[in-house]
Amino acid sequence: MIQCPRGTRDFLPDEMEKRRFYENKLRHTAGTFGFREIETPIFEDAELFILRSGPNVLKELYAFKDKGDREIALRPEMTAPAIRMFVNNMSNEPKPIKIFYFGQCFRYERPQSGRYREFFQFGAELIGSATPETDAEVISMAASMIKALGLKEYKFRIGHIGVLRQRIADAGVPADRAAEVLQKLDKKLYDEARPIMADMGVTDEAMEDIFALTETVGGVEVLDRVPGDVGDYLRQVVGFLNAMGVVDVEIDLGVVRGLDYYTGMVFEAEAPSLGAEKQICGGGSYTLSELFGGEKVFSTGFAIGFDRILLAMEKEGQVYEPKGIDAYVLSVSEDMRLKAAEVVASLRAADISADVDIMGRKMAKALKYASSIKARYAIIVGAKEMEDGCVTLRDMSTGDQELVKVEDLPARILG
RNA sequence: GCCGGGAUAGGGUAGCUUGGUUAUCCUAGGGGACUGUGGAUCCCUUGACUCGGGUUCAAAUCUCGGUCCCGGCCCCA
Repeated sequence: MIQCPRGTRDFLPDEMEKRRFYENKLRHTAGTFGFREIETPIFEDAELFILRSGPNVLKELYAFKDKGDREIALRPEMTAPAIRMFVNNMSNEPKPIKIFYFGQCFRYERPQSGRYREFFQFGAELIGSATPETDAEVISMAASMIKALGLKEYKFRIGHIGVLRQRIADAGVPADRAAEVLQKLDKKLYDEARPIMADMGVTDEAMEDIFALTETVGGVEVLDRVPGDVGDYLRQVVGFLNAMGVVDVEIDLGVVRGLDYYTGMVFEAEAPSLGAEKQICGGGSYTLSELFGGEKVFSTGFAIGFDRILLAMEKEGQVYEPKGIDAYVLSVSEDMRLKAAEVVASLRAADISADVDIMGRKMAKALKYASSIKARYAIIVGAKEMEDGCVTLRDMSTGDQELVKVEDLPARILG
C-alpha cells in the first residue's frame, strides 16, 4: 500500500466540503473589503524565495532541477509570488491594489500538530499605499475573517518593527547582525541577548531601553511610552481600527516577525488552544518589489494559516454539517427505471442536486442509502402514481409523503 | 536536524508484559429475511497485525532498521 507522503493529507468529501465552505467565507469577506482574487504558479524559480527570505530558507524548500536544468521550488508562501506578479504585470495599475489568494504551500519541515509539509494559506496584499488607514484596513480584514470563521479564543497583537530596528541600530548593532538580536528579543531571551549585544558594543543602558520597548504590551495607552512618530502612527492605526469596529486588539512592541523586509507595523494572531503551533495569522507592512526588479512600493499584507485555524475551530467544538443532496430518485420496480432516469434528469435540469439509484436496489435498501447520503427528499417512482403522471415525494426527515406531478417537482422541492 | 510515545479490517478497538489453534468485539461496506417505504432486529458475507531483516520448531507479541502518525525542541517566511 502506498501512503501519502510525509506531511501531506487526503481530504475526503466531507472534509473537502467543510474546507470549501470556510474558504468561501474568507473569499466573501475579502470581497467585502474590495480585494480581488489572484492565482500564481504552485512552483516558481527558486531564486524568488531566496531573494525574499535569504539562502537559509533553501533547506526548508521543496526545490529541484527540472528537465531543462532550471532551479525550481514549490512555493513556501505566497507573498513573494504575489509581489512578483505585481512587479511583472500590475505595476501600472491604479493604486492601491488589493489582491488576495488561497492555495497550498510547501515547506520541508518536521510535521506536527498544525504543521504540514503541504499546507494551505489564505493571504492578502494591499500594494501601493503606506498610510495608517492602509494598515488598519488590512488588520481589520484579518480580524473580520477570524470572526467570520467563528473562532472565539484568539489573541491579536500589533507591534511595529521599524521602531525596534531603529533603536538597535542606534545602539550600535550592525545591520547584518540585527536578525541575531531580533531573534532573541522575539523570544524575550534577554539573558542570551545581553552578551551578544555587549559584544557589539551596546551599552547596558541602551540594552535595558530596548528590552523595555519590547515589553511595551497592553492597550492603546501603552503607546504613551513610545515617543515620536511611531507612537503617533500606531495610535492612528488603532483609531481607524476602532472606527471600523475592531476593538479587541492589543499593542505589543515585542512582536518581531522573522524577516528583514518588514518595515513598519507588524501583527500576529494566535489561538492559545493550539499548543506549539498556535500562530494562525501574521502580517505587516513591507517593501519587497524593489528586490524583484520593480520600484520601491510600500505594501501591507498578511496570511492566515488555514489548516491551523480550522484545527482551532474544531478544538472549540465548532462542527460543520455536510449539506447532503436535495433529492434521491428510486424506482419501485424494474419497469420504472427509465422513468426514474427521466425524473432525475428533469430535476438536474432545474438545478436541483439529485441522485438516482443505479444499483438496482430494492426500495428499502434504496431508502436506506438515501438516508445515508443525507437526501432531503426521496422521490419514489412507481407504476400506480405514474398512471396520473405523479411520483411520491417523501420528506426524509419527517417521513411525510405526498403525490406530486413530475412537472411540479422542482417548484415543490425548491419551495 | 534532536528527544520521547505510537501504528492491529474503511473508522474505533482486544490480544503484546509471560511467543503457541482459525486474531477479539463494535461500527462500516455488499447481499438476504422483507414480493411498494429508511434510520430496528436477525442471518450470510467482505475486510487488518505499517514494511523489511533477525532470533525461534513457532512472531501481532522479542529484536534491529525503514516508513508514517502524535507530543515537544530547533525552525517557523
